[in-house]
Amino acid sequence: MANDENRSLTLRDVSEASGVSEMTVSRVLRNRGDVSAATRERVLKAAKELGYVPNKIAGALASQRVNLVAVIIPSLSNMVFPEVLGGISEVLETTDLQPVVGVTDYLPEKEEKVLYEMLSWRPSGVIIAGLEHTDAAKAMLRNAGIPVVEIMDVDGKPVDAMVGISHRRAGREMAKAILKAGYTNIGFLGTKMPLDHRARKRFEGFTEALAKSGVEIMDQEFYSGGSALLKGREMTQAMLERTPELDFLYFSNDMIGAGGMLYLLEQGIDIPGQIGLAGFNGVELLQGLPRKLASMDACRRESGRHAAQIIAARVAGEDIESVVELTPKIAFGDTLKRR
Amino acid sequence: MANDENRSLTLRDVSEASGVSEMTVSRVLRNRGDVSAATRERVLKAAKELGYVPNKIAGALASQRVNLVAVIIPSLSNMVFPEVLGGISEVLETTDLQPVVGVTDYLPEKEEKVLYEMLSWRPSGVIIAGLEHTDAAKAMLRNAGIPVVEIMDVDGKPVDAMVGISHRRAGREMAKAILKAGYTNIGFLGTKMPLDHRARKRFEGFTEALAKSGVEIMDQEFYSGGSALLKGREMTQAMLERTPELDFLYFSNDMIGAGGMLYLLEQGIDIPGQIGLAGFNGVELLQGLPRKLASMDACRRESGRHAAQIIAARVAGEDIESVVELTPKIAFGDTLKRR
DNA sequence: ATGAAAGCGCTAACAC
DNA sequence: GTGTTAGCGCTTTCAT
Repeated sequence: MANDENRSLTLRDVSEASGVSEMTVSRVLRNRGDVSAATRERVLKAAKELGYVPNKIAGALASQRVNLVAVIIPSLSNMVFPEVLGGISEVLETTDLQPVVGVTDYLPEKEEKVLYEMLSWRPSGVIIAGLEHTDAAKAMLRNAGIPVVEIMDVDGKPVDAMVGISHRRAGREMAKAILKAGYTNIGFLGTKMPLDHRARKRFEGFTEALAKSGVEIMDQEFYSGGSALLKGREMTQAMLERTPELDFLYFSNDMIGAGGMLYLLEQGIDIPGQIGLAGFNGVELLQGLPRKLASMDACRRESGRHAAQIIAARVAGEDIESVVELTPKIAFGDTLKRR
Repeated sequence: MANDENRSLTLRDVSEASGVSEMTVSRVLRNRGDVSAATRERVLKAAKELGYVPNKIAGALASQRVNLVAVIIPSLSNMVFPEVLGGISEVLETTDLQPVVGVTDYLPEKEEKVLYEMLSWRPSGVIIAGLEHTDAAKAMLRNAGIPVVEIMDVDGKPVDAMVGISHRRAGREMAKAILKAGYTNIGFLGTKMPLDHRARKRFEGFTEALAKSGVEIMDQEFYSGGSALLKGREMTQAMLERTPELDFLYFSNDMIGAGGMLYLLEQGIDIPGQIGLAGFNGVELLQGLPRKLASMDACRRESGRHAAQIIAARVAGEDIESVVELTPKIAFGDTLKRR
């Protein structure tokens, strides 16, 4: 193990140590072209002894190829996104592509910046959450000359490919199921995130479908920050004190829904008889709660897988469907009457 | 907006479009050296109109500088790691360094591979979870010639710098608090992860401290996979049926602890009178549960921040303390008698 | 099966 | 303040 100077080892070092030309060393290290077993051994041995780590920067510049896929998501703490990432990794691991994650915190300008930074490394593809981006970001995506998959939403026009569910439709379906179950005094509890377009679209779809049946949301409340479970609990209490006639609560995510459920159970309220509940996402995490919250899977892992497949196929020059709408089904659980 | 060919724009394109030399364009784009306001404008205008995105690959090769920090963690779904990442980002955002995340799934060979891949991009520093790595990985870290911070554990010898808590000590402290509260029939419920060295060390510290007082764990059980909340519930039930005389359950993480707590509450068991409970991590998520679970903060965000500070300082050529032990305090919550 | 030369797109270092 | 030159460490291409 060498490298005592503060300089990285180069192909040349391996070349000298093994007495083989740089070019052949390069071939061995990349498994390309024919190299005799003998020289191959010598090279490998030298590389290992020296502790040589190839310089991908130089390699990428010379070959004009980078096996990186930029994955741009709003947040890591949301639980939803690590699952998407899981799906992406699962597929990319079968190729020589690697995901690189960038986080935007739901801020359009930060998204633009992160995208710019990532594109400056010339990745082979981009997977980005959502269909809403700044004009500059859209322009960059269009001009990058690489496959781009927008995920987790299909209510809009993609720059290139898109994979996900329709949140408008998800909202509508849930509204229909709630009405069908006979609830009419409906409250909505959500996050105060004007920039979470998917939550917004769900809300719009929800109210729209209610309106079609002549029903209006009776009360609503939005929170930001803090523990979602706790917030759900607090908001539920506040809302029911304010509007006791409510018979259904639709939560914009499962976590606050779970908080609401725990509160109601403590109050001895009959779920789903007296009050029904539903959340969104189908997070596995919450199995193990006293009741199973009605919810709707956002097809997170699946979206990730599809997106990665599209990138992989395109990079390989294959043709592949570029618009994929996934259709989640309602999980009624124990908190929404089934009709 | 140009770039219709399938070739990325280069500095040369901007140079030609603006009538300024490549070198000066480069200076403008990097804000380096003196450039007259006039030419600066012209360059910026041309770059923007063309939609030029610099090629960091070429830039990095030429300048021998890469503003990336490799962050290598076992998992993203564990909730713990996104928080560490948050701390890292928080600090790096004040510098021009950027974190790049690699995930190992708790597999040493995968860690080795991820590390190799990341080092081949010649990052400015490495932040890596844990002190246990393959010999090859340790050699790579040592030879990389860049600052390396091992985080989330200080029970061992670091390659370079380390930041985190002592899990052995955490286990010991919890054992002492439990004994002091008067519990003696203690059960342990954990994850079946031989490769999670931190959990292992906590367990060792725990049993060691008990042993010092002549106490032995009365029952133990380990799980793998599935929803932690649900597993906690199931394991708790199973263990109490098997060993009804238990008066305390120590869970290796808060999530299964919460599951256990929910089960016990449903059974109408008095917590912490009849049975006491404690978990580990202090996850904010769980606020909002009926009782606050006793736990111990792992100083996740703090660890991330410190680690990033060490990297940033070292990259800037500054001197900085390279071993930082954070000392978590026990949060007694509502499930561990305070004495 | 192996090697030599050219160059990827940028920046450091040095002119002017 | 601006331009010129010479690489950075690889891979491509072509020769042998």
